[in-house]
Formats: sequence, C-alpha cells, structure tokens
Amino acid sequence: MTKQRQLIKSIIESAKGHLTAEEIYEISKQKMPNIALGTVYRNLGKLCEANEIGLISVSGRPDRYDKSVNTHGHTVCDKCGKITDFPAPVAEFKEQLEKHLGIDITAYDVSAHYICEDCKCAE
Amino acid sequence: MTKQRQLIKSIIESAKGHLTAEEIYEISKQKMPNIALGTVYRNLGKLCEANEIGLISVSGRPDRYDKSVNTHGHTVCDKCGKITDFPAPVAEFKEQLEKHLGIDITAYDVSAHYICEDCKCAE
DNA sequence: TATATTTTTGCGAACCATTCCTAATTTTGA
DNA sequence: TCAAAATTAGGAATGGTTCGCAAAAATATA
Repeated sequence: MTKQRQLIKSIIESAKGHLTAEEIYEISKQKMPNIALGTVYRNLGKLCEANEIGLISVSGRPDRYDKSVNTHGHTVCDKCGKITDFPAPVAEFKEQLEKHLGIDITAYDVSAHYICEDCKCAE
Repeated sequence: MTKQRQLIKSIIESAKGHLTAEEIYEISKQKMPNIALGTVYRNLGKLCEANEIGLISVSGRPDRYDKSVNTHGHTVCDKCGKITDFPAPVAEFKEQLEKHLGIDITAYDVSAHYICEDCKCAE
C-alpha cells in the first residue's frame, strides 16, 4: 500500500460530497505536490475494483467517487450535475436480485434524474 | 421532425439490445449514407430530453440508448460491458421516491454490476 | 404558393476525461 | 539485504462527445 493510495483513500473517506478525480488530485497536491493525475486515476480504479469505494457514472460528466458502497441511492440534477444521496433499501434490493438472477452482484446503483431547485429558479 | 430524427428513433425502437451512438450511426448510413455522427448525437440528446428514449451510462464505456424508459433495470458486466435488462418494480419505486423527496423525477436508473458467465470462464 | 424565419444538417476541428507508455523509484518478501 | 514485482511522475495519446459554421431543410407567415 503506497503513500499515494493511502492519501487518496483518506481524502474520499473524509469528503462530504462526491468528488471527481480532478478534485481528489487537487486536494492530494496539498500534501503531496508531485503526485500525478494518472496516479490518482490508477488508484481510484484499484479502490473501486476492491470495492473499497463506490463509483457514480453520469453521462457527459466526470465520474465521481463515493465513500459508501451500496447503501443509498443518488439523485442527479440534469442541469448542473449536482448529486445528493437518499436512503434507499438498496441492500435488500440487491440481495433479492442476486437470488432472482443467480448472479454475484459486485456493485449496485440506483439513481434518479431531476432538475434541482436552483436550476429551476435560474430558468 | 427531420428525416434524420425519424430514422434514428426508428432504429432504436426496432433494435434488440442497447445501441451506442456509433452503432446507430453505422445503421443509419445504410439508409442515409451522408448522415453525420454529430447529427446522430444531437438527435439522441433531443430524444432523451423529450423522454422518448432512455440512456444508460457506464463508466469508461460509450453511452447506450434504450427504447424503453423507466420500466426495468440493467445488469452490466464489468469485464466486457454487456448490458441486459431485468424486470424490476422501477415504476413503483420511482413514485415512492417522488413523494418521499418531493421532486419531479425525469428518469430513473437501476443497475447492477457483475461479471458475466462468458467473462468468468475466459479467465 | 412564395418568402421570411427558425431549425437542423454535414463536416471538421476542438474538447476533455481517462488511459497508456516509459524510465526511474518504491515496495515487497525471501 | 537484495532481487523481483509493483507503482510512480510525467507527458503523450485515445476516444467519446460537443462545438462552430456555412449550407440546406423545415416551419411559419403572408
């Protein structure tokens, strides 16, 4: 476990929202000025594979990384891209689905698209 | 409604799986050899906005377009990217969520990641 | 129907998130 | 402690998608 990966993991774990690779890179540089963006991406990939962090993919926007895996859903504003969490019985759903389809689910995502208040008002 | 948009919509409606913009472009060219890839993207965007087609976004892979909106979930193989549908009480879920959060949901996606049989065997 | 206005097209260039390449460095573990 | 394996920084390359623009098509107006 390299220092770089530890740093990246800790940044995600202590973050409030859902950060992009670029944002994580900027924060990383404060403690490790020579870290490379490629290193951030590489480690994010590894952490996702190991299921230590979650990934949110939204069309046309950079991926975002989430400290909690499979415990909630996401609402995504289609105008500004803002993502918020909502509690959802995702875990139960996942188990039902695994039994039903007979597959081993590694990650599960539930997301709802809408236009947030701020964007509605700004029209 | 231009001929291009009609063609693109009809291709999605008659497709079996979930096509990418590039695939839709290739099929379009059979009937309309001069159609531009940009035109395909532009119309796919419009059709999504109008909620006439659905969109599936998977990290690291091109977007795919779906004829049916909000009626089922998707399983995504993390190795090969294959997407299949599964029946899910998505509509009910959506309504519950709208009431609960007090928002107007425009699109809803449920997706489960796994490694498909083919990829498991190929290891 | 003719014409003015608006929308859309095709084409290519640009964009940007992400991955890839390589030599140098760090980590691992026998 | 040293060799093998993994990871790094840096930069170039990739690829899906969007943008800019002049020409063409669709729509609205008269």
